[in-house]
Amino acid sequence: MREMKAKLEDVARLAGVSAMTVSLCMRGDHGEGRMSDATRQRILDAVQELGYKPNVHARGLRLGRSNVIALYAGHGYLNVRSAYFAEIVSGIQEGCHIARKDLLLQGAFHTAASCDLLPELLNGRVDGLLVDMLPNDPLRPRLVEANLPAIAISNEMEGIPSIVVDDDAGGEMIARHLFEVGHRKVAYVIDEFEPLSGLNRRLSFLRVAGALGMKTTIISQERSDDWWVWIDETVRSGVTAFACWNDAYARDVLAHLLDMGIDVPGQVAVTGFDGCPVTCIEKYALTTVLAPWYAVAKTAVLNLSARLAGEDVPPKVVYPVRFVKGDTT
Amino acid sequence: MREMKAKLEDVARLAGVSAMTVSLCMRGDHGEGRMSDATRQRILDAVQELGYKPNVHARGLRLGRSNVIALYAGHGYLNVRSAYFAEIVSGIQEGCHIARKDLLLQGAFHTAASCDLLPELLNGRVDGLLVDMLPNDPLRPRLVEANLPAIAISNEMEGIPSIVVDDDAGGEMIARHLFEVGHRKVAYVIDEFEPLSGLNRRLSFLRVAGALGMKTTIISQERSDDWWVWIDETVRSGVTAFACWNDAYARDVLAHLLDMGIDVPGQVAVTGFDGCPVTCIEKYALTTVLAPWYAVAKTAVLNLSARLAGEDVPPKVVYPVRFVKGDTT
DNA sequence: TTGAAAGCGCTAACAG
DNA sequence: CTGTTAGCGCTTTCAA
Repeated sequence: MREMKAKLEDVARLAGVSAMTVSLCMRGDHGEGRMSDATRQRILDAVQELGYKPNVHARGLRLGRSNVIALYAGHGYLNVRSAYFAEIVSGIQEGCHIARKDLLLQGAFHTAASCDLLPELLNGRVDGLLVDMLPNDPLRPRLVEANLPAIAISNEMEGIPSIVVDDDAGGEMIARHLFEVGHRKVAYVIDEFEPLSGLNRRLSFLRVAGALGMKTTIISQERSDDWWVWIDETVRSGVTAFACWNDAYARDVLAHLLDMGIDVPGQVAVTGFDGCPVTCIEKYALTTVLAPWYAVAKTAVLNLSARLAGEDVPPKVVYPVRFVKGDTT
Repeated sequence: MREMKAKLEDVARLAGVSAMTVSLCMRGDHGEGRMSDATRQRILDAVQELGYKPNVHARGLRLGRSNVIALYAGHGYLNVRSAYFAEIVSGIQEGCHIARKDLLLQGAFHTAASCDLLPELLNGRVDGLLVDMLPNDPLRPRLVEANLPAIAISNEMEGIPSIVVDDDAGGEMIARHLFEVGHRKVAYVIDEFEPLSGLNRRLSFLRVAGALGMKTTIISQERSDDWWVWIDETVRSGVTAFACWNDAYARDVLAHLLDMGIDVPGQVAVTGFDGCPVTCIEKYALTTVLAPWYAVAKTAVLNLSARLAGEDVPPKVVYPVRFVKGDTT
């Protein structure tokens, strides 16, 4: 730095008061009712002139908090290229803006095994955590035990206040719709690792589909599998619709079906779940369930902020979803 | 916290050494050559047992650095919903992973006027900054003067080492292509606020188009303008191609053209610039210029990291681009 | 090879 | 209404 950063003492000297008076004045309330207006104004002027900002490390060390939160995405790492995470991160940004927090995207999250992660989180850098993870993530019990304030996003977590969407209703909407447009034999496509939200969607789907007399199969695939093969086999087996646990899978299935020359939705239908806006002109608008991820994430930040302030937050918030008919059914 | 966080002293006590020996051992080199192997092992065991992690604020206060960097997106705020920023942020994540840095998405960036921003950045929270901004951003001179280490992304900045793509070559590729497929009267669509990258693409495009004898108009539009009106007028005026400064604009133009029942590329062609992967099946693959934004961002982090380590970095790195023929020309 | 002591910049408690 | 004092947890001289 060319010019050394101003510190509390510099401001104090310029304003002709002691350091602690300045400190008082720098708090949220500007030391309301604890100093004369004239003094406050003199201090604020000095702050302005010197471009003074309290050093976050000194403050953090003293106060034991940082006003920084982080997002832990359990499955894989946080991939903002996915429409889902783009919505989540956008919502978090909005929440951080309102709650005056900063969001840290930790390099450590890319690499560390979950078991090494907790100490990394307790080093004072973050005050709290948003988590979006699988039910059996080893971090969960440790988080609860360590008492690090956390809010679960999208997937309910035992012992952690959660913000989710109505996966049950969504699963049911898809099942009913497919039944209504005439499908009687459908495949439900899930990820190799099924988050709780996925499980809820699936169980609800299967329950309703079963009650309506539809035949169902479950297909659990890795992204690396040979999709052409299993999609082909499934279609041959008489399945006329692929209900996918999320939009990303639905779009992959759709792409392969089109590639194989199968008419959508004439021969085979496809549905998803998420409804995140996309930035391009789609060939086929997906029939899906629109979930308000932006609001979910924003609320998660606000609730985390409330927890950090010592307030109580509801253990579970459920946002409604909406069925969206597209061109794929 | 149920159990108070372990501190240096606790580890020292358990290992039967003094705090400073532990401190030495916690550095990158584990205090190589400054203590016996037995001592080091005892300390590392104690660290393991207590789950000790150095407090970042104490360390930051003492050392004057945080190993955290931030991204400042000058035009508007950082919107990860856009394919461009998704690529940039992904690249930054990768870079942070390699360089062992964390990325902070500052709440302050949403709100603060540029002029209030600099103090916010000098409060010790971040060691350095990646900037992607307009040439006349008021933050630029202040950044240079304050000597806060920074690297410019995508848009070259005077006095700041920059990582950019070959906008000139890209502009030329588009012009040549449009000429080759028969267009003689084209519109170049730019943003109301033109970043340097946009300017370079445009000037290069106009130069080459002019040399080839094409007639050109420049259209500068706000997102809020009535696109139907100006697109309609432009088409009526005999323009047969819209060359857009980036893909987002190109997709907007394309959507409106299709909406107006105009055949693309039969009647009118559209081109973009960026080539970011999209997550859906596009109706029309865009003819565009593919720029390696992921690599740009990753390199930016690595160079910033090098600067922070006191190394010299090249003042300007230019990544090549590649022309991609799509369905819109 | 190890220890003792000072201090990074700030704030909370307590005096005045 | 304002000042004094102590200490947050760490690293870094300097001394042993």
